[in-house]
Amino acid sequence: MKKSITLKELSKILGVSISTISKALNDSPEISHDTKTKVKELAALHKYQPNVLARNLKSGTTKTIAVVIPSVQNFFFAQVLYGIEQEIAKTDYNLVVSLTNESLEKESNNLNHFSNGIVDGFIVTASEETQIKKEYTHFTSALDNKKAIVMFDRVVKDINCDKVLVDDKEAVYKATSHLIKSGRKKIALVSTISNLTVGKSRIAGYKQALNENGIEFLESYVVSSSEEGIKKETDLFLSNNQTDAIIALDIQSSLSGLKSVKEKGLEIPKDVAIIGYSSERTASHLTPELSTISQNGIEIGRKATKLLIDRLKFPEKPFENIVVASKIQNRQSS
Amino acid sequence: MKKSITLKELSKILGVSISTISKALNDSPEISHDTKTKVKELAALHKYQPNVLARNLKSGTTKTIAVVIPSVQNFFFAQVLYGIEQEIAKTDYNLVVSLTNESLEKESNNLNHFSNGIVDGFIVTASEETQIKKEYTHFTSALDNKKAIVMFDRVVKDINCDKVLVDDKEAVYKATSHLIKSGRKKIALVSTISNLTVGKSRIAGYKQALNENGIEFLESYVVSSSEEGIKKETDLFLSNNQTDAIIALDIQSSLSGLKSVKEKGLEIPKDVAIIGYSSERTASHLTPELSTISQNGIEIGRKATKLLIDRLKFPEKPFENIVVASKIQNRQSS
DNA sequence: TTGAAAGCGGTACCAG
DNA sequence: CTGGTACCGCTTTCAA
Repeated sequence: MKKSITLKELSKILGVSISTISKALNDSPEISHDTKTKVKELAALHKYQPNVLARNLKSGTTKTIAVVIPSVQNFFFAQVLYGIEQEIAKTDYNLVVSLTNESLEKESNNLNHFSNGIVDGFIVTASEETQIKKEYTHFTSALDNKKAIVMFDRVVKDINCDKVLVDDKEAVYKATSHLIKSGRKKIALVSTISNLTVGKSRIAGYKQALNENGIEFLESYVVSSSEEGIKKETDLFLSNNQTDAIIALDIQSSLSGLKSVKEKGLEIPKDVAIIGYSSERTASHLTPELSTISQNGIEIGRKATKLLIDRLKFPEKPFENIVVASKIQNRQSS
Repeated sequence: MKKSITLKELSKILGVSISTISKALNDSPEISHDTKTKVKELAALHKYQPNVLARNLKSGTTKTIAVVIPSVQNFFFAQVLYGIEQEIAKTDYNLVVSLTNESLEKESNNLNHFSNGIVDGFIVTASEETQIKKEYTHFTSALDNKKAIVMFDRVVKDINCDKVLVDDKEAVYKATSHLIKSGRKKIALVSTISNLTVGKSRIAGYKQALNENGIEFLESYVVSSSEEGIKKETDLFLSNNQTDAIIALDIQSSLSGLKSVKEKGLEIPKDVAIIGYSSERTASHLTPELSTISQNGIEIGRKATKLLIDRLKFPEKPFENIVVASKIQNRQSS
């Protein structure tokens, strides 16, 4: 057996024209029942499969959408992806996933490549480098190319497209307020994502909560570092400062924060309470179980997909901004 | 601005033929330096991007490969994917990822869809359902379609293709032997993946180690359940049996095993030692830190990619089976 | 050095 | 009901 059979070859075998074959396979009413069955039988026999490229080239539409995200090691993105799949499964769209590893270049290459015929639209969250360098031309040129884009989480404000946002500021505001209400006064914030807009929003929520409760905001209580450096920084912070609670803005900070506090011989949550970000599974297997700010990744993925499919149907409808609320999941650490 | 400009439109603007434009952009020696620069300038001005579909349709090759895996929530697959990306980045191939959620139907659909023009080859690990139902026609028909396939981890023995395997039996054999050497005698095995070939291989390694050390294999010391049920089963097992060590064959079993033992009031590793499977990061943040059997996912991804790229270059070369060794990572739990 | 034309594998219009 | 033909966008051979 060789490379998948074509209409032309089928037509030669049956001695009818290519168009007849095509129509028969597509159940066109123009074709007699007789030839239809003959054609279909032959096609089945030879396991005919239409060439997707040819069809898409002709139709100008691909019925596939691309998800472009920095990584799947990040449980939040993995969750979102899961939501996207669920929603896509209900449609006749195909899905491809592409990872950027937080690299602007890869993100840009991916969008450009996929824009030129491969997909109809994108679900995207910007890479870290993209946000830092504020380089967004790959987004605009995909848009210029008449591709639909839905951004989620790490969205770019200036880009005109549908967006699904996380209530980052609000969520951390709630978490911080919660800690204050339960009597905590010296609340530290630990983060490896201060570069990202979402990181900044979260810090803003922290500040607002302190502010509204008459607690002074201290720059020194914000511990900010890279994923590699955060453990050391946190250790250092704990050596030099008194603290009775920690808000950790990402999974690395959460894990290393928990560890630092334990190593210091402090009791959680008696001496120090912790609220962080992590997957359900990880959170509930830590000792003590970690209280978390839980973003509804699946819901975000679903909403984003619906938005995109809808946009593809109605290209001219007004852009939407949807905010999906997070919620505080209290476990043992707070 | 509208849909990306085409050669035809450029040719109209410059008043030269389409072929001239095409050749100029591809730096054909047939074209004069003069027109080349003129054409290139115009193309740059209009941000010309060749249509990938048209090009691929014409050339019959797509320079893209698909990774088809059950999930990315599974850290091992995520690792492999990372290795694949690293290796692909060195080439001029594009990558798309597609997830099956352990569903045979999705796996089959993906392979069929991608086979018809979208990609040149696949890197695949079979879904759980595929292994259970032993339904492999989607693999063979992709192969018939002249697509290259490299399988890893959950490979199908009967399919003729390159394979990258994990030394599952060997690894668990080593882990079990290690426990026996350190004085453990009543070693339980916990697993949620007994359905999978890899699960069976791992159990075989466990048996062999017991056997070689004159320890009787007891069916009742194999705790096997679904992801949801495993915690309860383990609790039950611990209530009814004496054990001084646990081998857990997957991350769920590892986490719930650790938890069950702790909840029982037993000390780890004094009373019960545990060796399991988990990501480095999770393992080192658990209390106590989990000793693991560490599969070199990145290496596996890289090897698989090299194999595939090579196969695409030399379609007729003999198939290879590569085995990548795991290693025991001793932490606090053993 | 440039251009016309065929063809990749389909779809769809129009004629018969 | 069936077939011829143009076309989607690009590459490549052959002629000019």
